[in-house]
This record gives sequence, structure tokens and C-alpha cells, in this order.
Amino acid sequence: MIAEVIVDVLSSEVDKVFDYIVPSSLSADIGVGYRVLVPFGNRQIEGYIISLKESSDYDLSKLKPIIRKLDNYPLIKPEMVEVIHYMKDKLYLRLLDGVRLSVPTQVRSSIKDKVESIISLDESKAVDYLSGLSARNKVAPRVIEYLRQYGAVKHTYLNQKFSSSVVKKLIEQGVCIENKQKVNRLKHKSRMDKQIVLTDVQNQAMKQILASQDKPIVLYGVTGSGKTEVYMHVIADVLSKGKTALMLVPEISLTPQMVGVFTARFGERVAVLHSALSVGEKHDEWMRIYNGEAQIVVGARSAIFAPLDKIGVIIIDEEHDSSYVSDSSPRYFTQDIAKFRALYNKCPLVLGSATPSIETFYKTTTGEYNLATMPVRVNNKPMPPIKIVDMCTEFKLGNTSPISSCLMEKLDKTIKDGNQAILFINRRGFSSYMMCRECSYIPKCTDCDANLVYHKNEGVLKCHFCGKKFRALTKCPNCGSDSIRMGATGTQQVVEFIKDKFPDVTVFRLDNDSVTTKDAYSRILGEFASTKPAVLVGTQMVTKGHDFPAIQLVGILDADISLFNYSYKASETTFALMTQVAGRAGRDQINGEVVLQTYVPRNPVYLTCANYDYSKFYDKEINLRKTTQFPPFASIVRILVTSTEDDVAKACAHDIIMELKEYRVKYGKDFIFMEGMKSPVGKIKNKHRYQIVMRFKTDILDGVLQEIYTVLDRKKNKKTSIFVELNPTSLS
DNA sequence: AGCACGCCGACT
DNA sequence: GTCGGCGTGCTC
Repeated sequence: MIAEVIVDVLSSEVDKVFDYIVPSSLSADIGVGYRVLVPFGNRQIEGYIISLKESSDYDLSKLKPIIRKLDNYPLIKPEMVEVIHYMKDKLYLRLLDGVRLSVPTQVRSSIKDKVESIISLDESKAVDYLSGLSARNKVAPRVIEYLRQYGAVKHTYLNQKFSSSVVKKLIEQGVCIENKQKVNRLKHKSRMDKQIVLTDVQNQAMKQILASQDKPIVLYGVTGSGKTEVYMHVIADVLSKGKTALMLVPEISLTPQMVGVFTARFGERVAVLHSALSVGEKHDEWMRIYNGEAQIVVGARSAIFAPLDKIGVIIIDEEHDSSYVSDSSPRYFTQDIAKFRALYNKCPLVLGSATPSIETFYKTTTGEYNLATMPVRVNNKPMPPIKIVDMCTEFKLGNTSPISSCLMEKLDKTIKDGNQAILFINRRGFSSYMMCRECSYIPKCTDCDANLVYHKNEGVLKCHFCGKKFRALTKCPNCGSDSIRMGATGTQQVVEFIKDKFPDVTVFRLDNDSVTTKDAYSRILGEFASTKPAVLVGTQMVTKGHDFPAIQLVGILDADISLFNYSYKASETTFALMTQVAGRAGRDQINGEVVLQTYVPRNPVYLTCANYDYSKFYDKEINLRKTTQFPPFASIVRILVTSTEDDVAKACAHDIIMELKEYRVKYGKDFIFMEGMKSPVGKIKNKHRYQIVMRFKTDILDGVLQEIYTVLDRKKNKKTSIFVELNPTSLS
């Protein structure tokens, strides 16, 4: 028998399937998905069997045998083998990338199950032992007495309470019995909440979802319409049929809350997967899923690769969220993988959102996706009114502070009422740059073409592309001046401003600088939740999850920033973001309100958003996309070529573009645009970057992609790396 | 990616 | 004479 093996060597050069002989001694207990040790060149490396066959096209005399298998079960299940092939063919990912996504390092590495040793008493032996005991022996009787009282006790606990030598002796003499058992490193609460009865609207949505086996279904429900409850009912239904459920949520910060809600309902049947788990926790959770001990997976993006069997439903919550697109290689769209797995398992795929992405919603109008709508909030409360404030007028009137007079008034009232306010600073990424006031010099990273960002906590300058740290400036290296200033409004500034104006109120800060540890996030939010009155100032982090019942006011400080990032998605991300932030206000008894500060108050995004009119926004936006030819009508592909040598990358990019130019001709006007250029961030980690950006009608996407892949396969070489991105949201 | 093979300069 | 620089090519 011959095995096709993917070797665990991360290089495009060697990213292909190698044939190996399966020795007859192994053939009985080996199969697809097993991890094996194979000879490769003159070394031994790990590989994964992805298929078995009887003969090989390769020179038989050169075939080597597999040395041995490395686990007693296949790490890659058959479904995931299919997923890996799909990613290779359709997404231009290396086979090994697929393997590594399917089998996380925490599982591949030698992390073992955590075992705990439990000590209990053999009563009959204990009686004998005590009777024949000398008077000098003081500790052992106490240990026995303790065990009689408490039954089984942890070995480590006994050791520290008494003495390890005594406990050891008792075990050796058979008086105590040692029992080893596997424990999970991640502790889940197992309080079981009762199911809540669904409203008619929710019930209708649930039925539509369960019936949507043939195509994905969009669950469009306004904030507060109770999507989570629908998800849980769908999952309960699926579980009752003996199937499993996969529930994806946007990012780490949101996960604990969802996990809380889900474990409260489903207890031990829930497993969590996200990047903030420790290696041991990740290993345990993955194995619990693999073994079928957990039937519900709640997790962030990468959880789409969870080794579940018999999936009965896949849910992607907040479908429009950008965290579902992996931003570094291997790049993949979570929805692509989800569609593949839903098709494989013939199960519904739910895309839930209050502000579905334009491309997703478009597919409900063409019939490619089904649609379920939940237009009202469960508590029947209206959405909080949004007031748009023109910051230009404000500035002309002489207010140069980051807070408008209108927001100031409402803030004052909120505090007097003893309630809470959230101030959202929309400052995605660009925080404070250091800059010389004399010559406008800005310090840059030595390895990347990027401005350094000042981190106040550590007092250093950091490169956000490679993480390298530099000493903060005190003197300008360019002109010698010592007047250095910090750019952009930061969270800190606003916090200080509020503290100055309202000295008696407690102000909390939530941003990358204040959230440094794993649980700082929930700690800050916890303190905020129990403080009244209080103001919470923060970045994106304040927009997600968490119900605070006492929020009376939400202020959005620089709404425009996300509108001015040069991506075709700028409008829709802004609309989604504003809607989401606004949804934080007035969730319970209190009537909330929202103040949105902008320099372009007549922008249609804000006008539609202020009326919570998604469908009007959608109509405008889809028309715009159609006339300007952007997704979903056209597709954008970006090819990125990187190399440590500038001219090598340049030449390679040039070669590719020459071939594609020839190919382009046959499509005429359907091929709208193509240009090669140095990347906006021309160098990252000392690798030079060239990009080719093209745009063409979506009808020809499959064909063009295939051509691109064949050209790239021809052009790839050792000195360059090539990445392909479909509909990129940023061009750094 | 690694590792061997291989063909040219400065050392005991 | 040889030790070692790293360019090139291969791995079932």
C-alpha cells in the first residue's frame, strides 16, 4: 500500500504530496489523517497521510517506507482532509497551511492530558494499620481521619496539608488508594438555565433556519431582537437530533460573554476555542470536541476548523465583522470554509447580523441565500434616538475641545441622573505618533516603512507591523529641536478632559493601553457595571457585547475616521459600527440617547444610520457599487510579492503582470483595471513588497483566479513569497 | 525549510 | 595543501 503524505516543512517548494510505502506491519492500524514519521532527504520529519492507494506514479525504487505512526488516532478527520484540498484549490493556500489550521500547534506539540491524582482510603486496611501503630506516629492517623471525613481528596492538597512523605508511605502500604483521572484545564460553569420561550417573530426565524438546509440563511435582526436566543433554540433542536453545532463569534473580547450564556444553558456540552486560551486549555478543548464529549463549539474565527462530527448547524454571529477575515497569512474567509462544511454536512449555515455586509445581503436578493428577518426588539422598546452634531460649526463657535457643547450638556444630565455614559473614540490603529514641531520629522521603523506609535505605558515607540521597540524621542534627530509633540486625540486625553470637567464622576478607560492582561478587559467592564454614575471612555472595545442596563448616553467622538479609510467598504463598516455603538444605549428601563459627532453631517451614511434605516442604506450603497463597479458586481484581487531583495520582488511582480496583461485582453471591458506598484507600506520586517491590484466583473472571477494561480505557480521561486487576496479591505 | 554537494579564497 | 564561505538543487 502507498500513502500520500503532506510533510511538515513550511515552504512552497516542498508543498506537495509525497508518496511513501506503508510497511505491512503498519497497514492494519493506519489510515487517512494519521500523523506519521517519514524519512525525508537525510532527516526524519512529521507528515500527515491524506490518502491511501495501491500504486504510485513515482519511480517505485525511490519510494521510502513510513517509519512509524505518531498517534493512535487520525488527527485530521476525513471532512477536514476535504477542507484542506478545497483551500488549496480555491483559496491558493498551501496544503500545509490547511493542515496547520485543522490541527492546532497545541495539539501537534507534546501537550499531554492533565491528570490529577485523587487519594481515597481503604477502610479495612486503615483499621489494621491504626491498630498496629506506634505512639510516635502522629501525622498518619490525622491523614486517615481527614480522609474518613472528606472521602476522596486531591493528592497535591494532601501533600501540602500534611506531608508528602507520610502520604507516600500510606499509598505504598496500601492504606490509601491512588486514583489518576483526566481533568480539563478550562473550567466551565455548569449552572443550567431554563430555555426562554421565543416570541412569534423569533419562533418564525428559528423555523426558517431549520428549514434552510440547501443554502445559507441570513438572519437579519435589529440590535436587541434576541438573535442569541434564536441561536440557542436552533442548537437545542439540532442536539436533540444527535447532531453538533458550531457557533462563531467575532473576537476574543466577545467570547467570554457568549460562552457564559451558552454554558449556562448547555453546561458541559460546550467547548470554547479562541486565541486567548493557554496551550493546555486549547489542547483539552480540542480533544473534547474531537472525542465528541462536547457537541457545541463557541469560538472565534479559527474555530471554523473545529473537529466536530455530524455538524447540524453552523452559525456566524455578527457576520459583517472584519475579524472573520484573517488578516495575516494564511488568509482565508471564514464564510468560505463555513459554506464548504455546511454543504459537506448538509446543514444550515446562519449568517446573523443587525447590519449584514452588502455582499451578503445582496445574495439574499438574488436567491443565492435565504433570508429571515426580525425587525423588532424583544422588549418592544424603540431604538435610542441619534443626534448628529456638526463639529465644523462647533469649531467656528470656538469650541476646540474633543467634546461638543451638545454632548457636554447631555453628559452633565446623565451624571446628575446617576446613570452611565459611554464615549467611543473611533481611532482604529492610528493612535499617537511622535512628531517634531520644528521640522515635522516623524520617527520610522528601521525594518518597515511605517511610522512608529508611541506607547505611553511603556514609554517606548513601537512598530505596529513588526513589534520592534525604540526609545522615545526627547530630541529631534533631524534638526535637534526638543519640542516633540504627540499627534491625534487619544483616549487618555479625553479621560483627562472629563475628569477635569466632572471631578466627582468615576471615569473608566478601555483601550489597548489599559487592557494589557487577559482579564483586565472583564475586570474594567465589571467595575464599570457596578459604578453609578460612571463614564466609560474607549476604542472599538466598548462597542461589543455586554449589556449594561444603565447606559443613558453614548457619545461617538470621531465618527469620520472609519469613513475616510480608502476602501470600498468604508461606508458599510461605518454604518455597522455606528449602529452597534448606538445599540449600547437604553437597553433596559432607561431611555437612552446617542450623540454622533462628525465633520460631514450630511453624509448619507449618517443620515440613514440616524434613522436606523438599513434597507435605505443598503439600496443606496448597492446602487453605488453597481455604477462604480465594486463588489459584489466586480471583484478586486491583490497579488502581493515580497522578498528580502527589492529588485527580485520587483522583477517577479513585473513578470506576473506582463503575463496577466496578455491574458486580460480576451475579456475586454469586463476586465476593468490592473496596475502593479510598490505597496503603500513598501517594506515590512525587511521584506520589500510589490503589489498588483486588479478589478474585473465578478462573472469572470473563477476563470481569472484559475489563470492567476497557474501563472503564480510558474513564477514562484525560493527568493519570493506570493500572496493572493480577494476583495482586500486594506492595502498596507 | 533544511541539508548536502560543490567550487573558489585565506589560513595552520 | 585544507578549512570554510554560501550558491544551487533536492527531498517520495
